[in-house]
Amino acid sequence: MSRRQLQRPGPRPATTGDDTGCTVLHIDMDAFYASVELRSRPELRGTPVIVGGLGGRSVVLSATYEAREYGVHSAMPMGRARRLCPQATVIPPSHDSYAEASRGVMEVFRSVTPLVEPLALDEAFLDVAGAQRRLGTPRQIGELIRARVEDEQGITCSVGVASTKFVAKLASARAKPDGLLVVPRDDVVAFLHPLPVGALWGVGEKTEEALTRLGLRTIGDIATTPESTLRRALGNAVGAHLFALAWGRDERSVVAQEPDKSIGAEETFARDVDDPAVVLRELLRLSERTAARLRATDSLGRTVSIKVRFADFTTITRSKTLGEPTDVARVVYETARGLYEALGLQRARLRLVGVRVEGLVDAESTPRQLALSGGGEEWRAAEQAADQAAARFGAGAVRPATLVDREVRPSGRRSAPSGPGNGNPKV
DNA sequence: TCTGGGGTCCTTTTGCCC
DNA sequence: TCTGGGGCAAAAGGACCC
Repeated sequence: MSRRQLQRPGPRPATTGDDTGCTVLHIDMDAFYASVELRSRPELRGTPVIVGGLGGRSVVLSATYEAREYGVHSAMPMGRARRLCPQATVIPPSHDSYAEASRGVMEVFRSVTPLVEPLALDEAFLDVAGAQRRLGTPRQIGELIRARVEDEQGITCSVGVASTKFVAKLASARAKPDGLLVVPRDDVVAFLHPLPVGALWGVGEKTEEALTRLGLRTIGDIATTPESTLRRALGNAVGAHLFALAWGRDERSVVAQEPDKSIGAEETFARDVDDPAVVLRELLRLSERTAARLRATDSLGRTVSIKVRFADFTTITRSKTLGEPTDVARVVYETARGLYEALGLQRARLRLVGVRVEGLVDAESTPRQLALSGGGEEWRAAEQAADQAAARFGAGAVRPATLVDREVRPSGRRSAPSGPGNGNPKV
C-alpha cells in the first residue's frame, strides 16, 4: 500500500545473500485492501480492481497490480483513476474486514516474536534476533511468515530482510509483489546508492524538490554531499537524518507497539459548506466519534485541536490545552466550538473540518479533579451509558447528541455519576 | 488531475515568567 | 519602571507516512 513505488525496480536482485546479522524484517502486504476484497470475489483475480469511495471527492485506497499497469496508484483521485482504467472494477472500502485481516496477520507475526512494531494495518517491522534458534535464519523466518500469511489469510506479502529498519523497508518494496529480499550487511551501501532520493523514507515531494535544486538525484549523491550543506538546505533534523540514512546508518530499533499520541476524526464535505450551523453539527459528530474512541481505548487527552480546510485547500489548525485531560464528547465539542467561533469565518466556504485530541494519557493512572475542572462528569456518565447501549444494541441505538442536548442537559439532580469524585456539587 | 482520513514528527512563532 | 533576553510551553503550520 506504499504510496510510492521504487521508480526503477531493475532486475530483481538475487536472494542468495548472506543474512547474518540481518535480524530486522519489514513485512508489507501486497495491495492489501484489494487483496482482502479479492478473497470474497475470486472471479476478479487477474483483473484490474480499484478500492475507493464512490463519492466525487474520494481517492484510490488500493489497486491491484493489473490496475497499476494503467498508472493507477493509491491516493490518486478516483475520477482520474477511472479515466485511466475505465474497465477496472471499483469496490467501495470495507474497513472492518481490513481491520480483521490485519489482526490475523499481526497474530502470525507475534507468534514469531513479541518484537512486532506495526506501522499501519498492512505492514510491520519484526526483530527476529531472538527467534533464530527456534525458527532458523532470518530468511527462513521470512519465508515461513509468507507461507503462513498466505495459508491463513489468503493474501500475499513481501518481506525485506536487513540489519536496519529503513533498509529492510526498501528491500520489501523492491521484493514486491509476493517476494523476499535479503540485503546483506556488506551490500547495504551498494544497494542504496543507485536508488533515487525519493526512495528514502522521509523524502516526499517537497524534500525531493529541494534535493533536485541541489542537483542531488540518487542516494549516492546525498552520501557524497557535505552534511552541513544538507542541514542548511533541509533543516538540521532532516539534513542529518538523510545523510545518515544515505550511508546505511539507522540506529532506530524495533519497538513493540507504542501508545497513540493523538486521536481524531475529520470529514471532507461532499460539497463545500458555508453554513455555520452545518459546520457546528459536523464538529459535534466528530467530537463524539473522537471521544468515543478515547473512552474505548481508556485514554484521556489534554489538547483539543480543530482543522479547517477552505475551498482553495488552504488549511489552518487551532488548538487549546485544557486544565485537565478529558474523554468527554461534550467537553471536546465545546472546546472545538470555541476555537471555530474565534476564527470569525462568517460564511467562508469550507471543504473539510476535523477534530483531534492530543497529549493522550492513560485514563486508569490519571486522577480526575472534578471540582476544579467543571469537567462534565455527568456528561461523561451519560456518554458511557450510550457507549454501553451502542455495544449492546448497535451504534444506531444511540440518539444523536443534538437531541440529547435539549432533553437531558445536566442541571440539578438528574444522574448519579459513578466513579471517583462522585458527589461533588455541580455549579 | 484536483487532491481521503488516520496519524507522527519537526520547525517556527508566540506568549509568559523571571 | 522599563527593557532585554533566556527558558519554556503552547500554538500553528507543514512535510511526511500509509
